[in-house]
Amino acid sequence: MKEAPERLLGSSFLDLSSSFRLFRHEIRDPIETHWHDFFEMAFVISGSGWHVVNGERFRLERGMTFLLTTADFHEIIPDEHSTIELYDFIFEGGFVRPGLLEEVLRHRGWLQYTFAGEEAREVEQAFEQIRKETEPMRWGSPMLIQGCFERILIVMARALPGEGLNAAGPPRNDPKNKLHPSIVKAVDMIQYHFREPIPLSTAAAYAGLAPNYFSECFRKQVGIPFQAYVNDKRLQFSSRLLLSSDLPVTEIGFAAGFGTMTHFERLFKRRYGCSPRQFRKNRGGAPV
DNA sequence: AGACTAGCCAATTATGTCTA
DNA sequence: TAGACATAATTGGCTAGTCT
Repeated sequence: MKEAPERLLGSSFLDLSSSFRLFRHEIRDPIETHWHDFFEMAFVISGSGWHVVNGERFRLERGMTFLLTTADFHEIIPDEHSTIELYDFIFEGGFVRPGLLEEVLRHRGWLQYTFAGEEAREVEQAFEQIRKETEPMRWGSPMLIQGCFERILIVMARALPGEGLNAAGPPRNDPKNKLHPSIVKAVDMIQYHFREPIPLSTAAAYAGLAPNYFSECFRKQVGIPFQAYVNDKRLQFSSRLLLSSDLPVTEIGFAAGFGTMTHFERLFKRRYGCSPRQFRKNRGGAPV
């Protein structure tokens, strides 16, 4: 049986003592498509290039700030002769106060915004303050850093056009508004952890319901059974990765959270009507 | 070598009923 | 609303073999 591919795990980048870490990177060569088991926010200080997130290509320049979840994959390509300098803040979901990430990310899986002028300077200063607090860490540093980071998060969420983040709460059209709060908690958890094994019992405990009752509520409110929902997330992730990378099918299957290739291919064929390789060959279209 | 298929079987999950 | 239980359906792991 094949081994699961190596991924960027939080355990290898985060200290045992803290749930966050700040890097200041200088990127001269392309960083190939990759994904993480932690959240990541980056702020571009200088340089230019391209940022490819989940297959979508964006111009990367000073002020560009992005927040990625464990469900996203990305690639950074500096322009020729350009060095991209950026602050890279990685953290575990529990680092910020409960509900904040879910609220900020509610409208789409990840966020991106380019700050300009004075705003960009303010965000850069906030990252600079975080850097000062980490070198060295002192008493109270984690709390100050958390505050600093949450401020950046909120400023960024407010700056996004038409996202509807305001004191009145989430927008009316959000399908999750119709769901029971317990089910919303489980849906949020699945959103960021579908690449890991999630037994029904774990999701039910997360939602605070008995497993059989949770199963019933989930299916009634979401419209499809729990396992079908998790598999759907995994298939979406794998199909995007198939079309936007050259990674082997095997690696993509494991990366999406499937335990075996057999199972991945079986579900994939059922959903898309062709094998993963055919899907890639046909660029997502119907097989010929 | 990597991708894919098929069959078998155990584990997990969905579902329904009863009860508190 | 939720626990206990029984049963049916589905999922997922394993193996072996073929195809590209």
